[in-house]
Amino acid sequence: MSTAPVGTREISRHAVRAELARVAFNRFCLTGFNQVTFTDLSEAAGVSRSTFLRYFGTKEDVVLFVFDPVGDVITDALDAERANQDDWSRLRNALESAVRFLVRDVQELVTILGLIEQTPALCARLREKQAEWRPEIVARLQKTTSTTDGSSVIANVRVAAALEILWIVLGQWSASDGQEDLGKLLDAAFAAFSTPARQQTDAPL
Amino acid sequence: MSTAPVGTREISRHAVRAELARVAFNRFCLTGFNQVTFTDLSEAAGVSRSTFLRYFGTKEDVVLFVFDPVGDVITDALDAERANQDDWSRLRNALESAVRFLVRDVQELVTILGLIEQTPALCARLREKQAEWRPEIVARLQKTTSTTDGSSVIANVRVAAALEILWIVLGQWSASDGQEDLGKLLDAAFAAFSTPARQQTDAPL
DNA sequence: TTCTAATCTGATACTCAGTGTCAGTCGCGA
DNA sequence: TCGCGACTGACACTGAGTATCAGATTAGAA
Repeated sequence: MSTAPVGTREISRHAVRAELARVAFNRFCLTGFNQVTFTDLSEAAGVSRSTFLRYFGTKEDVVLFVFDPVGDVITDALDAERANQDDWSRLRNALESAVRFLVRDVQELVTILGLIEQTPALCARLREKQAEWRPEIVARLQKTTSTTDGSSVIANVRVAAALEILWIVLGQWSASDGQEDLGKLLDAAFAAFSTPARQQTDAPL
Repeated sequence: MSTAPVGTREISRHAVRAELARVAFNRFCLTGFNQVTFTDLSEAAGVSRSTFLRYFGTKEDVVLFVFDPVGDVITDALDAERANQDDWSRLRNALESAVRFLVRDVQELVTILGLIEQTPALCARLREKQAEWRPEIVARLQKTTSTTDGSSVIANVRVAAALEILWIVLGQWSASDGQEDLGKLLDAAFAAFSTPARQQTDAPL
């Protein structure tokens, strides 16, 4: 799919990256993202500053690289869907794949989301990634109907809305310390588009 | 409302800011955002680098400060709406106020949007601003119903979706060089939530 | 096993964004 | 005219991110 490290070099690189990120993550949680410098990180990890910077282009990526595959996860899931479903259902299920991919260690994800939430720079970078995913997702959503005309406003809006839901739901979920059911949260969020829009009836969960 | 410069000091500051931004904007369009440094800008504007930096905290703000009032414009418009309309209509009309506020000089806005689009750093910062507006907008949207319970997922999703529409529509509009009708574009975009979601029927404009 | 080429590493130097300080200047009201 | 507050430019500093280079390491073929 996305990260298939073939060759010993790739494996090694992958492992080192993970270890560096692990060490760095502790520092970030301890001291705060902005307070920690690359020099701190490299010393803590026992490598030179140059080397650390070679593994992560930016400080934000040290935290956010775990989200990189999400775009592919969503597009793949969208393909796997039975195409005769409506757009919202397909997107909802694709999002469920995404959260399933992300929730491997509940506590870790909750911590990461907390760190992101209280660090504007991380929020910004995450939204950049999200924006990068969008075009491909839009293409897959439209693939069934062969109308690939340039101005697919509707599909773009739906995908953008769905991606917003992803973060809103994850935020809500991490606020509950990972207690709430992500499937139900997704349903509740997507209800924003099916519920009559007069009085917001905020699904009685 | 938001920017009401009272006192000579404020007026002066406001004017200087506008002039510096004007000079800088030309440079950005000419050479590209990332290629221009604060030193370039200050020399072009005939002030010291220190002074330039005092007017704009970051390079992004030199371009994006014009969007600052948009949050207030939207919340105010939301209040002015007849509250017995449904959420989507209120949001659509609030967004129309926002675009009306932004479109003073068509050519200038088109240029600015072009610059933003091809500069990831500007996109990111703009999305940050957008995220800052959201809580207040959600509060205003919910004000009618007194249910201000903490987890207003539905309202959050709707506002987030509406804000996404704002940029999608502006992008579409600037791609047409400001030719297309913004009101119709807004309608077409909001149709994503009312049109049956099976086959995307991308409003035949 | 040995050789070679590609890669990884640490060191160093560099540009630029952004922060902070300080002394001098200017505008404005008393 | 004086004095206060704000504005300015100069300077120094930290930290992110880029680029380069010589030496160590390792994969993989001979």
